Amino acid sequence: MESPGRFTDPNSVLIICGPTAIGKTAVAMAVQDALGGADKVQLISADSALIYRGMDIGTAKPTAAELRAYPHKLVDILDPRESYSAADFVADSDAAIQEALRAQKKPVFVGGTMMYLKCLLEGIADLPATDQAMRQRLDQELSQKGAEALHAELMAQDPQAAANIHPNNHQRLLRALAVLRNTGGSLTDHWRQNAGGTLGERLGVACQTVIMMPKDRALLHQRIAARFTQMLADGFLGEVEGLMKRADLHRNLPSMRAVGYRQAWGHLLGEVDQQTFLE
RNA sequence: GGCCAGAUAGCUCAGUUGGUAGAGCAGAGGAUUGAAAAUCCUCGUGUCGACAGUUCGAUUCUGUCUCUGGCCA
Repeated sequence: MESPGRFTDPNSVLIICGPTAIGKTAVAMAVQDALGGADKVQLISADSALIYRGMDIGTAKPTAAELRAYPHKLVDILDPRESYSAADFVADSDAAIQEALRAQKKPVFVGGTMMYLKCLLEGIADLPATDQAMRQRLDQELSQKGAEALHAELMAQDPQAAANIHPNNHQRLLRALAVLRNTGGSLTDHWRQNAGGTLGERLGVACQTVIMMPKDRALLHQRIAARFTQMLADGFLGEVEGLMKRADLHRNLPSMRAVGYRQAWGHLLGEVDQQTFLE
């Protein structure tokens, strides 16, 4: 990396992103040190799994000691039973950036959830949040009428969105229909009328992005495998067992669908044998 | 040494009552506006273990062999 000098503009945000296990956390900690420590830098996590409390081992969350020395915003902010979204991330990030700038700290994002970062930079439309009751009703309709019927309904009212959503993509199909029914307006119209605005437009700050890329993909895969072995040694399965025992958690929650957790859940139920799980 | 079961895609397997084969996973490419490490779409020629026999035709039936697993000595 070049000298940190070029990253010292006080009114701009730094983003460090890249694939799993490439060493983002280490770089973030080095950046905090290089820029003057925790008084000058505010680290902000951009990771959809690190937000959950009690999901530490499988998410490769920085250790408690690391988090004390290098405090991160947006880590351990939700219980696994709760849902989070790209829009929540943008709102929380905007608040964190403003708070950091007021305290004369440089906001530094670290994380691999690219959609979060994309929405942070480019903005996300102002739309109603997911309505769980509506979502359940649509789920029922889906199993009764089938995806083709619902897709036809969407096609009739929001042809542009329908053209972009394959009938098999239930997740996005139901979201588009939910917005339609809750607001009476189409997703497409909302995007046009309530575009969120870019980071610069919202907060008036500039942004620099560091994308970490592996020199050698095979090496990265080795690192991922080594990291997974370490997770098992650290008690990953025990962590998942503890989560499974909680009556208010189930395997279809967004938190439990995170990589590793979903597979571990299946394995612990005996659906997936040892070998398959390890792969 | 004897008996039994296997040998098919990178992996786990299905299948062909004989007409040269297809699923899941992995991999590659693509889409993506409140679940994003998510969700979805597209992509499969592989001496069907080897050699012989039967047959118009064998991956499929028969025989021998090789290897793997199990049981019996």
